[in-house]
Amino acid sequence: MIRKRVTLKDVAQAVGVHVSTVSRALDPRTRHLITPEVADQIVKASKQLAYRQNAAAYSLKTNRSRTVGVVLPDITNQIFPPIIRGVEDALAEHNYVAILANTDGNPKREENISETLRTRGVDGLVLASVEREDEAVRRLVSDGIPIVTVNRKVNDPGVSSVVHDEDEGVRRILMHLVSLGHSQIANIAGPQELSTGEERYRAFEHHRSLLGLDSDPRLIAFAHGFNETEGERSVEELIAAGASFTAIVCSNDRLAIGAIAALRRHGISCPGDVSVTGYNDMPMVDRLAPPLTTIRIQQYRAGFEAAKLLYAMLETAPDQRKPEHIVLPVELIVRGSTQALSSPAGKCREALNRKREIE
Amino acid sequence: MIRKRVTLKDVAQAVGVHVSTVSRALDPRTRHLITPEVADQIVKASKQLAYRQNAAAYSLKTNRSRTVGVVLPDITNQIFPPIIRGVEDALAEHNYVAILANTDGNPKREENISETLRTRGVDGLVLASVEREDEAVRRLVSDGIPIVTVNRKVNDPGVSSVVHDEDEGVRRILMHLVSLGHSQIANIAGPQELSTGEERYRAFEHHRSLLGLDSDPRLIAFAHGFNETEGERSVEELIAAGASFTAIVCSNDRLAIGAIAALRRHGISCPGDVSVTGYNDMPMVDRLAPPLTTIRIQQYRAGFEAAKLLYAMLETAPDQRKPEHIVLPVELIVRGSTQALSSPAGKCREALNRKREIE
DNA sequence: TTGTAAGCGTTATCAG
DNA sequence: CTGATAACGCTTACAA
Repeated sequence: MIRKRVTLKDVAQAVGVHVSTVSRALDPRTRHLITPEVADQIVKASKQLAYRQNAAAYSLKTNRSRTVGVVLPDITNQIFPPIIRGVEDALAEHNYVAILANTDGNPKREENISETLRTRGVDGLVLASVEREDEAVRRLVSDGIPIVTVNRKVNDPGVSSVVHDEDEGVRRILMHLVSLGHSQIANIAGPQELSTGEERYRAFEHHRSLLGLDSDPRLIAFAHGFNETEGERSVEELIAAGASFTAIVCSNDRLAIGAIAALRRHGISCPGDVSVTGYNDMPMVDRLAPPLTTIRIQQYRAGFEAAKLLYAMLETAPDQRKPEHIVLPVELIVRGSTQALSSPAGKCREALNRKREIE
Repeated sequence: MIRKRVTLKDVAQAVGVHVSTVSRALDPRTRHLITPEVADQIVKASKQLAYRQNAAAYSLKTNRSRTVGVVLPDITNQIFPPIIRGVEDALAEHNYVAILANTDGNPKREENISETLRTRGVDGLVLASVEREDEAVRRLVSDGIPIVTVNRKVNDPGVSSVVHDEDEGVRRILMHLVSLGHSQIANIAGPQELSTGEERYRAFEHHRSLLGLDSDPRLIAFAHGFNETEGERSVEELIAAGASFTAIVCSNDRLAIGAIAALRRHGISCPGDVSVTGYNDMPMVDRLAPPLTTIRIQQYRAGFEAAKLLYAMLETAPDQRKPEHIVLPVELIVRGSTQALSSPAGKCREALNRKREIE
């Protein structure tokens, strides 16, 4: 038998006061209006009756749902769960909950999603799926919905964001490779519509020239997605281009995994012949063969900070909200996929060329 | 400028009818009560004004939130995201959304979670975090909340579930190992409070005796969690016990990964000296060294079916709800972590090749 | 076929 | 400090 939920009215009746008194006594922000003894009685009674506020009624009245939407490309992609976890943990502190939605990068799905979330009356949005120029975000912003992007950002600085220090990450990777004696370094860049792809590529170019490394357009391949297949394809492109290299900097781990597989198929070993680096430090990449040298980013913290930022916005009057941008530090994780260039730098190049002739 | 949301009243005014007419025209189930032309007009106007139902008002009135809670141990654990995805996709078809909550296996957190979900007025629950004897579930059931467990189940058959065919999975693994010539097969069993751990263990014992394999208690180790560390510890236990074995059946992939690492530390190679099998076919286990032989389970589908089941319950009057139990088929994935027992003869190897072709 | 009106459980305004 | 009352937007008997 499903007992009807207890309401303010029930508590009021039990204590012998009016509903509105109960409402005030139970809200920390208005409790001071009530005589302490009465308030205590009310609190006690509400506990005893197991009173729980009706979220729908609260929402209807206050026009706040204490719900935020979290939109991401695909929860199945390993880098997102920690973000979500961070978001939820931060929200939980304020009695907010999250509704998830996956876009799959599909615009039609994205349309549905905003529709659903709007109907649900989410108070704000955490977006992990944005492109640098994002029409959907523009619409949402112009509708006045509080937004924070996480992991990525849009070009418009008016939209708050929490991202990782891409420039520093790429710089550390290049420093690491250079310290191992590498100078012919290729780059598999990520999709340039995404801020991560673009910023990592830009950082690569920047620090490469700062370090005085070979600059050859044949050493750059652009992946059209952050996945293994594109990593493989990009290596093919690099090899076909014909410039020799002893290391490849990949814009994320999955590209690196694909790259290593493709190299192997060509009889080129990693790290023996070519060092390869990833980015993100996904789960399990420490157990691959070879374990991946990569940049560790703080996904959980990014999610947490993003939610904190969003909550702060929600607590601020719409007309005095200011965008904020947080950049989280990153860490270089050196593992087995990078190794020192075996003494004379030309030796490896020869090995590579030999391999190529054999095919 | 945040424009106030369009309500039924606005649409009614635009068309020149009463709110209730609009309400009826917009609900497929009552549309037939309205003159087609009027209905069309209303639909058109509502589209044009971008009317969206106020979820809070709907909930308050109908006492249905079109929201379900999804409770799991930790979204960061790789086997859960596909489940969630399945749940959300199935729910989306009916305009339901999911609220996620992570227990971390922590009872205090679990308490908070039920509290939050109850307050939110979820219509039902998908539970991926249950133990075989679960106090929390009992409470929820006795409160009359519709529940479906996924991936795991509780002992009480009154609670609906969607699980994988553990018995068949273990059977296939054992058949596979036997066909490779193994007869001394150890087992790293999972936590016995969880249905997965218990069923896989039971299946192992059952099929082992059916196949006439060595039965030695020293060939069994119980892990206290489904993780790599416990896999390592269990191998130590197995080795310390002193019975010799040529294969280890692990209750899931993470245990297997830990087991292989521990074996390696002892100078025992996999699959050269000992074959190891996993369970679940987590992402990336095909790229480990060695790639893991394992059982593939249908996590997405499990989530999808669980949500379908739950939705069906929600559409059924409380007094005529019947528990349902779905068991999904599994698949053996043979990779590099298992190999034919080399010692006696090449005979064994031939058998293996035949077998591989068959599968 | 459509309109009327009540009421879901809260919060907020205004008296007292 | 507390009570009465209205209103949030919607669904749904019931009336017309």
